[in-house]
Amino acid sequence: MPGSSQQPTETIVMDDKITGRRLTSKDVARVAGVSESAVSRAFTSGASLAPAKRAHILKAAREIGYRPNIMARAVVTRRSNVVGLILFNETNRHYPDVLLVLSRAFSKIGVRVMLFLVDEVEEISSVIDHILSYQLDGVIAAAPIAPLDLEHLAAAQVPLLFYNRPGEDGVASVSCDHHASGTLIARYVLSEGARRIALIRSYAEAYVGNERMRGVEEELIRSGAQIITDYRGDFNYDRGVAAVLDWAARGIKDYDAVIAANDVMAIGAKDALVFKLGIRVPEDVIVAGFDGIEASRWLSYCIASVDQPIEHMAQAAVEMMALRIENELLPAERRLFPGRLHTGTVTTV
Amino acid sequence: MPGSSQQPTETIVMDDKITGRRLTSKDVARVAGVSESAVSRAFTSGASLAPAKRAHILKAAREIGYRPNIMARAVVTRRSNVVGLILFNETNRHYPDVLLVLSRAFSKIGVRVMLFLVDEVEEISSVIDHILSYQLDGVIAAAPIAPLDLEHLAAAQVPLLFYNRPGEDGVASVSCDHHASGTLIARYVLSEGARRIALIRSYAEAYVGNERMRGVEEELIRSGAQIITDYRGDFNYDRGVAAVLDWAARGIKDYDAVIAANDVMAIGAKDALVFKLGIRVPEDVIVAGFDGIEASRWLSYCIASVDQPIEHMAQAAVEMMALRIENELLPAERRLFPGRLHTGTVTTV
DNA sequence: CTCATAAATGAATGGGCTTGCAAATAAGAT
DNA sequence: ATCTTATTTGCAAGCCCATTCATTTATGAG
Repeated sequence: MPGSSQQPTETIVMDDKITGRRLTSKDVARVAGVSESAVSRAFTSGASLAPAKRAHILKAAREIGYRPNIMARAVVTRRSNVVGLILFNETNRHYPDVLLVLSRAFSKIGVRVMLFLVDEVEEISSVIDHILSYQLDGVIAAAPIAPLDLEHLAAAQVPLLFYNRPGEDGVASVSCDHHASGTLIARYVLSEGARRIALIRSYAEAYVGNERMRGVEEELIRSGAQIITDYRGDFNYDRGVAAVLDWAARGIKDYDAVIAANDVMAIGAKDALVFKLGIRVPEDVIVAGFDGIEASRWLSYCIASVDQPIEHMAQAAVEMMALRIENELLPAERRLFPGRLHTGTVTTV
Repeated sequence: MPGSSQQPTETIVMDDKITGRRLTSKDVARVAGVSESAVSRAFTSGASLAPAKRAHILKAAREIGYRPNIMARAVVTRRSNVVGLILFNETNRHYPDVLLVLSRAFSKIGVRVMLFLVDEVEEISSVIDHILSYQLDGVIAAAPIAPLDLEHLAAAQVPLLFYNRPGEDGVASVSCDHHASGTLIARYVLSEGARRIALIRSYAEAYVGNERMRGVEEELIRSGAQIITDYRGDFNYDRGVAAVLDWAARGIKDYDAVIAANDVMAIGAKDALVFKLGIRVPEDVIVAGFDGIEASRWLSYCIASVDQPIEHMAQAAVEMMALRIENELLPAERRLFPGRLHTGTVTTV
């Protein structure tokens, strides 16, 4: 049993600590009286190592404060346990939530999230470049990726997963069914008796906004309701307000519902209706949005909205990503999650 | 000029691409007809390399789609250009913003942010452990760190920066002056004529909330105003509502101002006052909060609040962190930023 | 055109780790 | 007790890159 005469080396260890040199597996090996490989295996679950020896090594490691260098490990295993998350600055208040939920879900399987925020479409390419430099295990993109960059990712065999952006050819994705959500909200508005609808759209390139509005319009037309005006917003509160004021300035006031491409704009619209025009919501005009952000349920708003099942989506993203990291050539699966309507009517407590 | 006869090797390159083997600096060296060192230097700004040769190498690299492996680089340079961000789940809606702004600021100096979300205090220690395993260049913590973990970080020479959590011994920090913010909001409330104040606190361990309330209370007492009741919240909307309902249930209704430890609770309180009790805000009761979140300016709320200068703070965090990464033994600086009061009165447009 | 200096280059070493392989040990069968 | 098979283990090679050092090449002065 060659394990109980380690005291003498302790001094050396202390020395290491003081010099500040980074501890390596070699240090642990010396202290524990084993080979470097053994130390490595002690930290690799599933590696062939006698349980007793593993325990001994881990104890020694803990004592001197050693932790395996994940970067070095990543170099040889080609696996970093880090995924990149590209967020395209839609300013949409919904994405911070996505980020948090996603990060939490990944951390449960020991994967960390590295953040890539993008404000301009042009930056995306260079971000992809960076991502390829870090040997990330995968990328989740809530952003449009140029075909060339798709190729680059594919060439480097980095699994890509689109978030809320399905339909891109051959790429896996998890999304909310925004089109169906549009249908849902349209039906709700109709069921409340609205027939003359005003729309606050997103900017023209916003996939999510377009899908929603497509769903809304199709359903409205199908049922014979009229879209009497619309406005192009940018997902922000101010543009929700601006939409209503713009209509008012142009003398448009006979709508009985406003549907906005997201909650924040809907909230802006409601505020403008109530505080700028003195119109009652929902008595005179119904206001509805999308995302189901927290504020959509606040008493001041209580607007109808379609929740994105963000936890489920995140969970799916994690699972799909994990699978595709294991097996890089998995066929591109697309998972679509239905949104869930919540109406503002159940206000009273 | 040995640079124009590269065509023949092109085939080999294609081969590489197809086999899917990761491209290394050796591949580039072969294609460009130079040594590996030259390739390395081509990608290291400031390295001694003839400009023409560098251009040639970069071109070759681009052609075959090579990118330096940052992980490998990190293990030799001991610098990853990644910082960790520990967010303690205060559910405070303000933190997503912090995260985004911080990430954006760091990306400007080529540093990426790796996210560590923590829900329970007990997890923090294990997160620190992970952080030490990734060879992160530094850590920004918006979370309490146990003394032992502080030691671990110090031993590994990983610079630590507290965010909105100053006062910890010997650790650098950038914070908003929450105590002064409390004074500010108290003065505002007083200046509006309020004399009988109700407080919605945070939970007892929340540093930020405590500081704010300390500032508020001191100023109120100093001026002879009365704190007629208080309630312990958790930074969430529901608890803001609950506070007001609780007071009402206990017959407490003669307060003329509510000050909450953050905006979201203040918003909840205002909603409860208006929609549950039919009390007018701000005519009958003034409501004020902290953080200056977007919603605090929405027309439905227009509550007084103290903005955190989050961009400035983020910028400072980036600078301080960069400095401390360069020089690990820099004395622990603490930067305090004043909050800026914004009142709800300028509502009309 | 020669020599001294500066700049550019490659070979070799090293950073911290994993892993194939073969040797050594343990376990099980007879 | 002996042989077979299964586990453990250490050695050495390798992952991809940066950097020191000695050597080669370019540059400028005389």
